[in-house]
Amino acid sequence: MNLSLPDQNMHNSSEGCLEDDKPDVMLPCFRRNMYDEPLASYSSGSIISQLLRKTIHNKRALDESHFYLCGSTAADSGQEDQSSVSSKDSTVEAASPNPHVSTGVSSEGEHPMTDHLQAKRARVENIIRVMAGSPNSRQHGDIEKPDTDVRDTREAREAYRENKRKQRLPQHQEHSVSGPVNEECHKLKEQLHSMQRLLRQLQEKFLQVYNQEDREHDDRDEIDRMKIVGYLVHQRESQNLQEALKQELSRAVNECVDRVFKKVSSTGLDLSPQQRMCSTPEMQLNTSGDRKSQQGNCAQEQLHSEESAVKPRSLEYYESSEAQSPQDQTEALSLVVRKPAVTPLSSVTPTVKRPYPVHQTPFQFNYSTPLHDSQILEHLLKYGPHSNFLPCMPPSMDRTSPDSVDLPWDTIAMRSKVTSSHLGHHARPSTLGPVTVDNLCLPHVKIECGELQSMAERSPYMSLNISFHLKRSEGLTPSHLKKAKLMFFYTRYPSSNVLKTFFPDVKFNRCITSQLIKWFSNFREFYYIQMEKFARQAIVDGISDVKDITVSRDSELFRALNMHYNKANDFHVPDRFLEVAEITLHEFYNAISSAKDSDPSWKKAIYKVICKLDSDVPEEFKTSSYL
DNA sequence: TGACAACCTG
DNA sequence: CAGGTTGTCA
Repeated sequence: MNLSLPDQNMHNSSEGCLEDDKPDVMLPCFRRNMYDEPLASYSSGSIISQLLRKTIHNKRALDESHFYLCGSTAADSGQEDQSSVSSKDSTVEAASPNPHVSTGVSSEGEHPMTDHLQAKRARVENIIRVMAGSPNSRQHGDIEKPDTDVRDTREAREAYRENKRKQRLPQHQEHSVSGPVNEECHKLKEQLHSMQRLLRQLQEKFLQVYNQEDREHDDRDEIDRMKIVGYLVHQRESQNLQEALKQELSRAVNECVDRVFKKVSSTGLDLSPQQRMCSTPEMQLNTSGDRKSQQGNCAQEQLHSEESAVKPRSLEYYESSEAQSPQDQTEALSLVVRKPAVTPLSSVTPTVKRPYPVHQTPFQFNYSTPLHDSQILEHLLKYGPHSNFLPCMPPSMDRTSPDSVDLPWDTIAMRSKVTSSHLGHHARPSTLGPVTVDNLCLPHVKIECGELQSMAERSPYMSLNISFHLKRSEGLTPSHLKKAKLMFFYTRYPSSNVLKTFFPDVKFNRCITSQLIKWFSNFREFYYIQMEKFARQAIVDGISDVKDITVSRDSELFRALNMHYNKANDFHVPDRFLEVAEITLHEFYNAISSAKDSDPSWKKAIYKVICKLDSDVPEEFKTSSYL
């Protein structure tokens, strides 16, 4: 037996070997030989044989790595990787264990192993030929020819032999049938199972071997380290094998599925890809939402109305949770979703040009259908729980009637009289992006609900940048901003107490409070700027009587305000706001008409009037799930 | 002097 | 919309 390795990387010192405890250095065979090379590189016909070969090879390498860890190093396996038969043979035969390490093992097994290996090799070659049934099989057999891992223990060898027996039997049977893809898929599955069994048994055997050696050898420290290294090797190898098998199985299954679908498609069930993906009820629900979203702002306006139909259960759920555990679940679902801007600009542009659509596309929802949790979840994921807008809708709304959803928008009755320069910029396609995103309203918030996240991950249609935060918000989100804007329709000067009351899901601190106050300050700023602008415009237009100035939902002033505070146009602005706006406009008109605007602080008197016109914010705004 | 609101700016 | 500044007021 040639104790010299072809490669000179062999460590003569076991200590030196063990210092090379980095896997990449120590076990290049696993890195290069086993499964690191892509399976796709194999021809489909030889995949199974390749897998098997590698499994066998792997096993042998494991044995070698166990016993030759110090002596048979990178070069050894590296040469094997070159599929050089001669060098392989010489390598394996030359690869002698470091006597220090393999004491009592190699000497015991050398001669008996010869016969055993002959038999085993014959069996393996036979397996491969039969399984692969390809011209490559002989080559594979040649590659495996130097199967000379004779340094195994008896136990390991027996285990290996038995495992191969178990593995072989069904394979012969399987390959006697050359069936269609599903059969091949089935075979692959069985092979996978058998290989996994083999792996488990190997693992057990190795542990037994290591334990046995642990008792036999005096150099306890050395052996312990060997055991650890070997175990790590085995772990890595197992993972590689598992990954390879999973990949292969997955690929085979995918092929089967593809073929089945092709057949299905060819037989008349010609589903579009999206339909295939959305074949479940909740997915259909989602699809309708997607379709609406593709219709642009128009559809966006419906979404919130839709939500109200779904909301009752989800809202109730979250509210009850909050009541039961106010500390842990104040959290009551401040949920926001940002949908990717998948809609082509061209498909949305028409609706952008008409920011206040009169007619809405009927809902696709069937409101009377009981919703499963997954549906609710999906709905929440998709649209967010904005359905508290429902209380703001006219009470006559019949949510079960698809047509009735038009009602709130008809009440707004904002015909598109886009002639004003004030609205002109909204009609520009360039504003589409922000408008669309803002309608979606939705921030990225870290997912903090693992279960929901995992659910979302399982559904490709739910993994659209889904964001949750079910805990009390540490900061203000765009949803909070939207809510604040809607609150502005009721209160222009909210007190901090009001803010705290109506933002229960916000963890208030000085910063948060200031930010909220700042928001309303900004709202007021815009509000008063608009008032002054329209008041001056009225004067320029020659309006002499303040009574001729009114603010209705058709007014351009209202449109401008609505676009600012209710951009999605999904909220029914209370009539009181129109009254307040009209009063404010009158104040400005009167002040400007009487030249009070020459006074630097002429607006203060107006502010003093307007601040008294606040009305109560509806109770519905209090719930944190309003967002 | 701190709080608040308006104002200015980017 | 946010940051900074200014003015007012208790």
